[in-house]
Amino acid sequence: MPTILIVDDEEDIRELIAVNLMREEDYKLIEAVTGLEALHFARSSKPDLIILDLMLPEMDGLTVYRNLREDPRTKTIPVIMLTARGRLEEKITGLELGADDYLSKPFSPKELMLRVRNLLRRTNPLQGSSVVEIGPFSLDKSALKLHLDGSSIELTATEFKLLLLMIESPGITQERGDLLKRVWGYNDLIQTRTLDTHIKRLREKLGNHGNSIETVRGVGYRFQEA
Amino acid sequence: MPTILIVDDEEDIRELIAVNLMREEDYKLIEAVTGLEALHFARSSKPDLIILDLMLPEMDGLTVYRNLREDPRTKTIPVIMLTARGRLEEKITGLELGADDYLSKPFSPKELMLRVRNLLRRTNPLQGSSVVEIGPFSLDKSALKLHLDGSSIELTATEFKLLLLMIESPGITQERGDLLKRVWGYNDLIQTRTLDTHIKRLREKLGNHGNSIETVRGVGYRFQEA
DNA sequence: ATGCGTTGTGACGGGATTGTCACGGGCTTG
DNA sequence: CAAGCCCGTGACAATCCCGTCACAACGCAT
Repeated sequence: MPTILIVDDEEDIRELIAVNLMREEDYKLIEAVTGLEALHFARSSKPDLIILDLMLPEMDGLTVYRNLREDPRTKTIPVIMLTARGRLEEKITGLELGADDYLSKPFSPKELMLRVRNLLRRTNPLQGSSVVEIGPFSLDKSALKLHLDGSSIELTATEFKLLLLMIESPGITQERGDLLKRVWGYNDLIQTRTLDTHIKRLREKLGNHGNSIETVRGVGYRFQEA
Repeated sequence: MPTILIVDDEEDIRELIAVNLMREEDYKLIEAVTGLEALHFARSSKPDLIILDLMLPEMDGLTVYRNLREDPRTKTIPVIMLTARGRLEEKITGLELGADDYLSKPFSPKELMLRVRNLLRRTNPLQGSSVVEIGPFSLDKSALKLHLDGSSIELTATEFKLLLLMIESPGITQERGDLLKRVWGYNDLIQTRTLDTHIKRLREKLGNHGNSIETVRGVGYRFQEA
């Protein structure tokens, strides 16, 4: 589970970010208010990502950033910086952003999530053993590829997530609601054909193994080697 | 029989929840109005699940939640939190949800039931063995399939529920009223041929084992290996 | 700006599932 | 034996649920 450190003195913003992060996946969140706290947590908890507001009391956000970059323990942690629109944007673009990114307030939750996922994926491509094998199926987490019958099949991020969830519990029916929650972050029971569509696309890509994804009518789907 | 603690100061809500819970299965319900009561019951009765409204008089729901999490006796009990739409949603997602869940008011009974079942199933693996075996009968709860005489028979959700109920208590006569209540949620004794029809369909699918479902005239049905 | 790959959405249709009803026959009681 | 009561059965219609498709929105790279 990726750990994310949020640094902002405004509680509203911290909450807003937390909401949108938790809606998507399971992250462990750490919150810091001041720059000193931020540096402390960054060093002790070694988060996978830092979201840093540049408007901080006492210690300026840019200073925090530079400190992070100088310390070998935190040097490689990607940072998303939050700035007020137009104000500090220029200064940031002047920096060598490297693996980092920035976002102008007010930002849309969607935008934020995209960047979070991008950065985490870019720097943290493999979590755990990166290959899952079940029968003739071989899922490569780092390449988002599926090896099957000697050929290599490319899957999109969503397709991969969906297939992985089912394939990790072979023979067990995953309920529609659970899948929607775990793949898409939908917490509410919404009426959508999204899941069906992706199942269809998956089955197509699986070719003659498509029937390994069984429909359990009224409940959900289930992976079972045919 | 799972025990559920409902914490809400509004009687309407408590009743709504109770009705919908009882409609589905047998739960033991405990109701609490204040946060202190909630903590008391949670510690003394050790419920399997707590449904907690966050809008409580005197002690805030979140405070109750934190207290629950701090006490080792109640630390592992899953909690479903109820919030007013939009109001406190953010604060909740900020918490480490763990095995918990939340629901925004107004909520649909369906949604609530889904979550209750999910949480109970997830944390109460007593249902773990998803296969029930009686003689030549083998019921796969996950796939809604029945294995019998080497062949696999597909059952619909209703058929499965009905057969499972009878097969779990072999030799015991299930009264019509009970079956109607537990499978269909009918609380009233209504005059319907629905039950008979489904029994017929089940017998058909059981083939030459169809007579394992015996009719107890004037009372109900009974599963008994022929 | 443009094009491409990915993703979500809504409409639509078909098939599976389910409840209801009418009817008939067997069982039970008197 | 006759009258009820109860159940089995088949047909039917309504509904639910899923698969499919075309399309729009979006991000991303060129």
